[in-house]
Amino acid sequence: MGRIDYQNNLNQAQLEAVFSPDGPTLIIAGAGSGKTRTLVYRVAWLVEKGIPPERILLLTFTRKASQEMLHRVEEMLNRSCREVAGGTFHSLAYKFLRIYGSVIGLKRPLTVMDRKDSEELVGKIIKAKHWEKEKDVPDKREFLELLSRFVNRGLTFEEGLSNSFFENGISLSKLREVNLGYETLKRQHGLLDYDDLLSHCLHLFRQETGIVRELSSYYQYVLVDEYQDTNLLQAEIVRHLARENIMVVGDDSQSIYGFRGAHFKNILDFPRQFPGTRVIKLEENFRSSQPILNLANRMISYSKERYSKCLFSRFKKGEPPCLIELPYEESQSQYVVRQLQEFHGQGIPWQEMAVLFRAGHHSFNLEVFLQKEGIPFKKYGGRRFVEGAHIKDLISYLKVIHNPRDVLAWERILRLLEGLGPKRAQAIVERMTDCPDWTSRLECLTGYPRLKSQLTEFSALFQRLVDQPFLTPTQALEMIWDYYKNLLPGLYEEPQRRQKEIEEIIRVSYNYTETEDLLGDLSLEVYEESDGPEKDQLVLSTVHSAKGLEWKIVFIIWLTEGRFPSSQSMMNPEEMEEERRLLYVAITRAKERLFLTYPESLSNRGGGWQKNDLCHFIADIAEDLLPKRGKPINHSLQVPASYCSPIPKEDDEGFSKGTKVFHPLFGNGVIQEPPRERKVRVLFKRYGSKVLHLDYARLERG
DNA sequence: AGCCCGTCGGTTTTT
DNA sequence: CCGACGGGCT
Repeated sequence: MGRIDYQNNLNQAQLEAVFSPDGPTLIIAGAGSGKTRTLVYRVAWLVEKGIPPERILLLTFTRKASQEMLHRVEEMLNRSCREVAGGTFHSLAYKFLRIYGSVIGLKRPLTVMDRKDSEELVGKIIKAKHWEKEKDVPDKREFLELLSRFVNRGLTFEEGLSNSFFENGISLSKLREVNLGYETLKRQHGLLDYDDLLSHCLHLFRQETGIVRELSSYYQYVLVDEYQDTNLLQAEIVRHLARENIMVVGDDSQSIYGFRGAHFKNILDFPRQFPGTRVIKLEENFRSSQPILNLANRMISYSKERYSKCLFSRFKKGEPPCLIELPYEESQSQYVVRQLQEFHGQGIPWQEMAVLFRAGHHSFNLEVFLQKEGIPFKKYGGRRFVEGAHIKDLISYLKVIHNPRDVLAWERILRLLEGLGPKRAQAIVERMTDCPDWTSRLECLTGYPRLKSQLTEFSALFQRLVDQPFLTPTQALEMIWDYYKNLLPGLYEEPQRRQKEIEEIIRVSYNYTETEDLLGDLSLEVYEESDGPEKDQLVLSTVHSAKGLEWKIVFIIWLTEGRFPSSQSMMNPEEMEEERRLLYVAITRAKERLFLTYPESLSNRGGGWQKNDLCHFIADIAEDLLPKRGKPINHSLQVPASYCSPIPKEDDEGFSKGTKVFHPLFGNGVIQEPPRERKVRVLFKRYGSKVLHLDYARLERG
């Protein structure tokens, strides 16, 4: 065999994985242990062995990840492997549903809704029932969260309901009605939410054993990356698709998608579901220096349910990570910027450095500072650009052509016409549902005097789009853009930025011949503005989006109780454990230098200041691993007069037992015990009982 | 009644 | 930075 030098590029454990004989294999791969490398060589080896690439299925977390892997395989083999089947569970499920969906009663065309679309749909149901203000009905976000929890744990709605506790008098019957409405609307209009992709695919597999047999004999090898983040549904999909040649790779310490039904126990259950599983552990870390790993190991060792594993590094020496306390958010931003500039001055490219944080909005302040200093950066996580209002507008025209039953898309584009708001748009769409053709659909728009002048252009657009039966997605988008560009400036701010993004979408569309493929990928794959190829940019990222990536120098900001770990997790020990793993993921992204920062004070909405506590995962760690550096050298931030630290309150006035209060982090609560030594006990609706210091925690009467 | 526009408040994490 | 909300307008 081989043009490929396996022996010199892989260590013993990796070789064992790559050459693993047929049959189920579980690879427990610690952070930075070369798991991607191992998968790449495995695929290369399979292809070299003569397996047709299209019969290898590679399930990854993002399509980007799978494309990167395949690119490396291609370089090694010097041949194209583009035919390797791959992508995410959701995109694969969508593909199967498009082919076989009719078997389980799904009528094509099918449209995938993003989170916002789903919310809008649920919102319509709640509004139609006039339940917006009802106390016993959860709002659309809460409802969808609940539903998603059920689905991703493999429960029916009823099973989910009976397994949940509802404290504050939620009406189960109303909940059922909302769910019924949601299901009905989705079915009527050919709409699927993210969870439907998985659950319907599973439904198909359970029911149609013939199809499963066909598929599973087609895919000779199935490989799954990041297996610790799959949930029960995804695991079952894998079980249907894979005969025995299945290899899954994962790390229980990096399981960070519990909110999506993933549980790190799934990975430990794998050997039970596939008897005869070979287990291979990759523990040698090729990424980080030993001091950074020491911190990661120590931090995760406090984990309650740990699957024993201890990373050791090839690189014994290195700078220890540092912890830096700063007075305010602004000083934190300034500190990070200064350090970045310093390293960049030493010749480190921007793209070798990253700033990580728990939630998308935690970097807003830093972004302002970076902009001011002219440091180029690219942000991952947080709002995606396909979610921008202008992109959604543009895509909605395409959606309507593709699926005229798509009420959401129809209403969206109708609302762009002057004189049409939610009410009239909905009425028009309702009349349109029974229309057999485009002429009659457009006729539903007559009878609104204010539309007169706009209608000619609007109708003309659809005439053009519909008349030519074989438009490519790009041609269609260009016609739409030709129409929409007249509206854009009047709709939103920064039209020139939005125009650039629209042009980006049109560029993306060149790669597609089928509208359905384009629409599917736009909602199922991560697209980012590619502002110029290979640009040297600093990376800002949520920890979730940083998974699998690495940088020479990493900053983790906002390490305060309430931000990281998130205050949302404080009530639930399991979620708190996940926050710890999340921090573990963040720390193990760093190769050479790691900086942990947090601002000591946080402004709150009363205009005062509140003291932040250091993230307790870090506070628990001994100083020899983590020298705490004092205030940063030479920080010359101009501090406004109001920055003078905590303003003591004059008295305990108003905070007697039973008083309703508001806290910027914990929300609404009630005083349980009146203040003693300036400390007060408060029972919060969402976070339970907490003791707060009146001088720091700016409680307000609520 | 329904639409438009300005203001204010509040944000986990992802497919 | 988006979405909910309220006041004035058609």
